[in-house]
Amino acid sequence: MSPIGRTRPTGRDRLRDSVLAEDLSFLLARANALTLAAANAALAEHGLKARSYSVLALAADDVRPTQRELAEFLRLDPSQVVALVDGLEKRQLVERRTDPADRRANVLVATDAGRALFARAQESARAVELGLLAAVTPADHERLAQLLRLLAFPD
Amino acid sequence: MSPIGRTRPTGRDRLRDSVLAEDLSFLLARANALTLAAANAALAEHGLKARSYSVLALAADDVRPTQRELAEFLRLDPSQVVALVDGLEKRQLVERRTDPADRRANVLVATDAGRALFARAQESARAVELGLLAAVTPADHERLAQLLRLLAFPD
DNA sequence: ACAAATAATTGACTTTTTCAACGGTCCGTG
DNA sequence: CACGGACCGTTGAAAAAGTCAATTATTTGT
Repeated sequence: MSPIGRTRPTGRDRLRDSVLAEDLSFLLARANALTLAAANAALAEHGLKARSYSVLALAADDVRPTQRELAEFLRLDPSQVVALVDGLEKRQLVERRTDPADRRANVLVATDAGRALFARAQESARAVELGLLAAVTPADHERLAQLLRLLAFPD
Repeated sequence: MSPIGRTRPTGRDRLRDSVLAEDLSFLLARANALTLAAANAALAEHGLKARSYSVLALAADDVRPTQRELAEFLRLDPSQVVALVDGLEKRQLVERRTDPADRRANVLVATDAGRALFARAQESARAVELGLLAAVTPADHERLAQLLRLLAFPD
């Protein structure tokens, strides 16, 4: 007797057996979608989204990124960075300083308020991340990060 | 002498030392962005994008997904699935069949043309994926997939 | 048989993405 | 030194993607 029935086989997650479910691009996209949604939900309480959180993180980290560097790092169009920084600057979380070494460029620096907010937001972000990684051992967590780095920064 | 110079230190990828670069959500987002861009570029030759490729893949795989299942699996709003399927159906790559078991639902099935196109597109997709994974051993490739599955399908 | 729930669709609306153009600044070459 | 070409940030417009509520047809449970 064939295992192929006419009825839909208990079908909650039949699709996980499809070839697509083995596709790394798909897994990446889906994992990212879920992660992003969770992160945005958690960051909303601080008036941030994943994007603005990332910008604030880099500003608060004293790497003094230019907007162009931000754009390349976050894979955004430079014009999107403008909007993002506008938002943070309006809230006085961040400052644009024209780079003395290149007066075309703006270097981003977090204000004290920005650092304080970031510290709080980072807690939320960490909590979410731990929640998502509940099924992953710390060792595998690090392993996953390393493998993702290979994809995220192909040199 | 302090190592903090006034000049921007060789700065190609200084940002990789920031805390953000250790954030799994960020790595996921960036890896996904690069992967997605590469996939879209490769699929363009077949008139597909990652989204339509995914839908076609599931249709061609004979899992007979309903549109709702597609929406949940691909993390899309049901209305986006409508548009996606419209596009593929107009090109006769895919057919909507009302599910005899539930006449509200449409089951997606690929046409012969759809299967043929998918076979070709799959080759492109595979090639891209191999390119992106050049720095990853096959064993790590599988490991990465497994870890991503944990994030993509938290049960 | 009826009420509540569900699948697909539509339309309106917001957000995100993508591009081209522009002013200001830097750099290398003549 | 000056000039042309490249580069940074900004603006604005257009296209694409995402969100949401309402509607019809159908199913399910009572």
